[in-house]
Amino acid sequence: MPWEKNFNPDEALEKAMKAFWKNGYEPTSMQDLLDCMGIQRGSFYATFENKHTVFKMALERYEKFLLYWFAQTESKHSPKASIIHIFETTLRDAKDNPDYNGCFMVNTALELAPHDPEVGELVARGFAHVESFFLKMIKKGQADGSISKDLNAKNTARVLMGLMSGLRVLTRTQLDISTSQALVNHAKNLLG
Amino acid sequence: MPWEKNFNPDEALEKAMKAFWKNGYEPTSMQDLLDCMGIQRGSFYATFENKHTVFKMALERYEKFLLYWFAQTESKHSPKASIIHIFETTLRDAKDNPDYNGCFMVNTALELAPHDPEVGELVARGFAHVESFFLKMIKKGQADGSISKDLNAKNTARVLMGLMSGLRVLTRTQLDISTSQALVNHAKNLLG
DNA sequence: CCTAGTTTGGAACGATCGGTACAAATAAAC
DNA sequence: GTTTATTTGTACCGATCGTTCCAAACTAGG
Repeated sequence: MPWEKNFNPDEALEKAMKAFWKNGYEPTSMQDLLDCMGIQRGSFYATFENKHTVFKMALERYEKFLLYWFAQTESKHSPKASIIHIFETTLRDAKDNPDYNGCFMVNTALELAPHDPEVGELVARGFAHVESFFLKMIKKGQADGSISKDLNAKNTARVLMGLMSGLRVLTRTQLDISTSQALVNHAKNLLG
Repeated sequence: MPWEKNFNPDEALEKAMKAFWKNGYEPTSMQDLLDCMGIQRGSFYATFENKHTVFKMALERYEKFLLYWFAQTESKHSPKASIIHIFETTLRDAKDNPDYNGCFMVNTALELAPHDPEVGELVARGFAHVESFFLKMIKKGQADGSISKDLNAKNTARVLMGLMSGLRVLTRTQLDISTSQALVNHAKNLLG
């Protein structure tokens, strides 16, 4: 019996994800992908089917990271602090990282989702995860008394989702960071 | 002396803008452009230099429409109502129009601006216009007493900008409209 | 009517696109 | 050491990319 791959498909996918994240689907050519993944065409098509499939895999990988990040945050902070942490970490990443690329999910939502039903479904699922994380945190906070019960939990979660989407737009374009800062402060104040 | 163009460059540019708006820069091929503009290659390059230039022209055209829309709104509504009108009209457009394409400026901010300095500048200018419109409305409202002076005008304008960016993301992806609705309601409540 | 000046419609360009085909290289199984 | 199954590296595919070029079409001025 033969021989195993001498590259790690998971690491290669990680690199593909970063390329798509930075430049988007169309502008990332197969050659760009092969170069950054460090593999050859033959290996690529044997392992990942084609460009479109590897993009979906990259997006699902990103989704998994998001969920993991949420779970980690929830385990380390109070409900209210968890929400604040998500916003502040996003802002800090944008500030510290000179080539910050926003949110892969949001970028894809605008570039590809409107014209690609498969990707559109993945993006919708991703957004739903974010909203339901916020909702879960708010409800938990209202249950333990750290968040006011006067807040409409569902609406507030939706507003937070919108604020986060806006934040990702503003941070990706690297405009005046103080606008992003104002948005994060606002999100914090929302929770009382 | 010769002959004049037998197509209207302005109308052609309008059609190019719609194509770029809907599909973005890269996915819109020269052939797509020529087809939708209804002109031939020769005429295109004689009139618009090249694809990149016509994109910038389209973006500037969009910017002009935005400013015109703001000016019209301001002339017809009170300061506070003007802000609300901008948000509500955006939401209604998204609801009514089955192939709503979000905001050309926001789409471009994510797709092209990070890797294209010229476009990046146009986008930054566009965003600045939006923010300063909100700021102007808030200050006007505070001057005539219709908006509370307790609000920090600059921060509120920034938050509105972020909310509008988020709204454009959510509406373009055509997710659950109620999330967008919650965002618009929130913007309205912001103004007291 | 003729000429000058401009636009128009396409042919054609080299480069690059995503994807396929296939022989050479490789390593485990016998 | 031979066989066998799989991967790997490249050559190559037709299609399409954005752009250039140029002759034919055409209108206005002389």
